[in-house]
Amino acid sequence: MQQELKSEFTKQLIIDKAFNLFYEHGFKTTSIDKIMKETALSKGAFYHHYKSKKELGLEVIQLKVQKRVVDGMIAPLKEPGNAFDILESVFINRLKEFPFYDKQHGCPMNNFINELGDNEVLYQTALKSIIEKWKAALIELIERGKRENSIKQEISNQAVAVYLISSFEGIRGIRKLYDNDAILVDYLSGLQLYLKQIKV
Amino acid sequence: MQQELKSEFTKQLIIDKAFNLFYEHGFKTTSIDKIMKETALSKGAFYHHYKSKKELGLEVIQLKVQKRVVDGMIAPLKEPGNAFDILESVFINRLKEFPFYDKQHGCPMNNFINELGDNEVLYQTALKSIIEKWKAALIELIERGKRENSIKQEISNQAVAVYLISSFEGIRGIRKLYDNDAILVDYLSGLQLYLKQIKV
DNA sequence: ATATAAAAATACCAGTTAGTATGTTTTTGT
DNA sequence: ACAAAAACATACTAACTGGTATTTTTATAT
Repeated sequence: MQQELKSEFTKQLIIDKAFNLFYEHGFKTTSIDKIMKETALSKGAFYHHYKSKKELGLEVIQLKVQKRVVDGMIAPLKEPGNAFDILESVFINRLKEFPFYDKQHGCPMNNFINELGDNEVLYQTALKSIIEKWKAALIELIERGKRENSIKQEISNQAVAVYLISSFEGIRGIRKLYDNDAILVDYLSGLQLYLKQIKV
Repeated sequence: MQQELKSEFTKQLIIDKAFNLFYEHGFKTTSIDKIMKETALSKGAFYHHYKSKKELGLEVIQLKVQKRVVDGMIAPLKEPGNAFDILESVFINRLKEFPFYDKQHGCPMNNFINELGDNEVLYQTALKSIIEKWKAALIELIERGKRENSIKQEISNQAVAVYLISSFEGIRGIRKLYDNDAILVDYLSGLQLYLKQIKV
C-alpha cells in the first residue's frame, strides 16, 4: 500500500514537471532527460512508470491541461446566478487575472492543439474532448440565459459558444508576441461588443 | 549574372521546401537535413546560403508566411466596393475556400506564433509585423465603412479588428482537431452575428 | 586560357534524442 | 527471515541534431 502511494506520488511529480516544461518549451522539444532532471529521478524511473513519451503527453493533457480549462473556464459557468453576467465575467475576468508568465506563454491547451492537433489521433481525441466539454458548458449556460430571459432567444447556442472559444484561444496565442496588454484591451472591447449583441 | 540567378533560385527552392515542412511538421522538429533532402541539394549548399536555421526561419516568415496572409486576408480588404460587404466576404469566403490540407494543418502564421511567439525576439518581431499589417488594413477598411455609412460609427475600429483576427486564428487552430467542417459552420454563424452588430 | 570567387558536395563533430538492457535498492506478502 | 515484485539507477544504443572544415565543381572577369 505504501508502494502504491509512492508510485502515485512519483507519477504525479513527473506529470507536474512535464507540464511546466511542455508549457514553456513545447512538447516535442522537451526531452525525457530534461523532465527527469527536474524530478531528480532517473530515466529508468520514467520508463518504469510510462511506456513512452506519448503516453506521458496524453496523461498531461488529460490531467493537467484539462484541469486548467475546467477550473478556469468551465466550472465557473455552472455556478448559480444570472447567466449573462456569468458569461461576461468569466471571459473578461479570467483574461485579466492571468499572471505575466501565463500571458507570455499562451494557453497550454491551445499550445498543444497547435503543436499536436494535426499529428496523432490520440492527442486529437484528448484535446477535442476538452473543447467539447467547454462548448457543452457554454451551450448549457446560454440556454439557461434564454430561459431566464437574460440572453436573446434568436441566437444559435452552438455558434456563440464556438465563436467565444475561438476568439479566446486566438488572442491567447497572439498575446505572446507582445510585451504589454494593449492587444488584450482591444480584444476585451471587441468581446464586449459581441456580448452586447446576445444580451436581451 | 547567371551565378546570381542560380543563387537566387536555390535560396527560393530552400525556402519553398522549408515552408512546406515547417507547415506540416513544425519549425523546431524539421531538420536542415530533411529540408535539404527535399531540395536534392546538400547540407553544404544550405550553409553556403544561410548562416543558421534561425536565419532561414526568419526568411520563411517574412517571405512565405507573410505573403499568404497578405494575399489571402489583407490585399482583398483594399479592393474597391462596399466596406462591410468586403469585410464579410473576405472572412467568410477565405475560410470556405481552404483546401482540406490547409484546414487540417491550420494557419501557418498561427502555427509559428504558437510555436515561436514566446521564444525569440526576432521571430516575435517578424510575426508581430504581419499581425500589425493585418490589423491596420482592417482598421482602415472599417473607417472606410464608417465614412460611406455601411459600418456603425460608435464601434471601436481597433477592438473590432483585433476581435476578428483573434477568432479567425483561434478557429484555424481548433479546426485541426476535427475531421469535418461542422465546427467551421458554427464559427461562421457566430461571425455573422458579430458582423450584424457592426453593420449600419 | 587562367586565376579567382561563388556554389555545392563530402565528411565530419560533439551533443541530444527516445528507448532498452541490466543492474541495485526498497517494499511487500508470507 | 526471505523470496518475489515493484521502484529506481546506470550504462548503453542507434539515429538524429545544428553546425563546421575541407574539398570539388562551376561560373566569371580579365
